[in-house]
Amino acid sequence: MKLDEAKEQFIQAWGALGNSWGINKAMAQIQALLLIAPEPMSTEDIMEELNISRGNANMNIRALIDWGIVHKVYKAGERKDFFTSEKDIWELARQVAGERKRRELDPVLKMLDQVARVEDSQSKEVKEFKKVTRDIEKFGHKASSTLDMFVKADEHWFFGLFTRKR
Amino acid sequence: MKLDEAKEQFIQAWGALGNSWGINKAMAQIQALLLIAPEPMSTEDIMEELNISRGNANMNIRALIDWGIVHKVYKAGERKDFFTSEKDIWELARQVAGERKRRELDPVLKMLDQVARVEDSQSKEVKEFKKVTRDIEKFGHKASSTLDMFVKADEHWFFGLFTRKR
DNA sequence: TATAATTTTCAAAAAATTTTGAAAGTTTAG
DNA sequence: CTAAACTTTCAAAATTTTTTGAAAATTATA
Repeated sequence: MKLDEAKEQFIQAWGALGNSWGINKAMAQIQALLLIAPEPMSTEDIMEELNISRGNANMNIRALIDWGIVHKVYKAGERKDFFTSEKDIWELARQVAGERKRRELDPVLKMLDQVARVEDSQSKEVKEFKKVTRDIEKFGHKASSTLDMFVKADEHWFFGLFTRKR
Repeated sequence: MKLDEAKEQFIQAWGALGNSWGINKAMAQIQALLLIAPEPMSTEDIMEELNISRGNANMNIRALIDWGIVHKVYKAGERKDFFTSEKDIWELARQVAGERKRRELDPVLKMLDQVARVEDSQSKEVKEFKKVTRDIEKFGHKASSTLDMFVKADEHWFFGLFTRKR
């Protein structure tokens, strides 16, 4: 297999994966491209490789920077901005996990705390509602602290947990 | 807070959450609704509560059944189909984790195996490509077996891992 | 078997999301 | 300061996804 073909396949698949995780295709593809690029790339390089417009490239690069997984790089003697991706996959996973927790799990926990204030009643409806939301809240808190651990932990220790004999 | 208001908030939030995980709003909302419903609901009940069309309700109910988190229930003396959601949050999480692994992680691992066959070369490009894809593959395999464990494990044991003193 | 109830399908419409590209804004070099 | 290089913005266009609703298919009842 030729490099170009392999690259193409990798970038395509990464885009599709992003898609099923609520991340837009261009954003995922830019990240994939930067991941396998041995040198930082400029916006123009990215536009060309992925055949996307300047606006699109610019917006999604910024989103990736927002996520903390792509960084601006200063290149001596160059006026343009260059970008690289975080290359350490473990670090990448931690960053993404931390951001998603903050953006998604935390708000849900807040919502659950809110709806816990539903007025008490003997009705089956209220009882079931309270039961389920309380269960989700409990689960959510456990997931939250597990994620905090994941985000702070070291890869070896973390995955070690699951392979250790017991 | 009144039940209706709390329900509304819960269903809304669940829909939004689904959205950022690549699950369409109606699907997530139907699941939310069934989750807090004390009794199985018919397609019509669901259509009415969520203000969605019959086709929409039908398709998304089937998708949820496909995911293994909603079940058809037979109700004596009734001709219609009724549906319930899996109510055990841990079980729900396991089911979803297992499905997503199968649908998303496994294909990515297959793709990585494919692109590993890129022809060797001394070029920086090929070296970086191989390095990154190999790293992702390694990480992916660890994640895969961790997920297998999660899917088979018991809640208490699993979360216990993270709170135990060490 | 005929018919009424219910579910499924799917083309078309609506809605949501993504992308474009050109104009406006900003920064840097001379 | 001026002009060129570069980045950002955002309304409009394109694309993708979701939803609708009515017809077709299926299933159960009498």
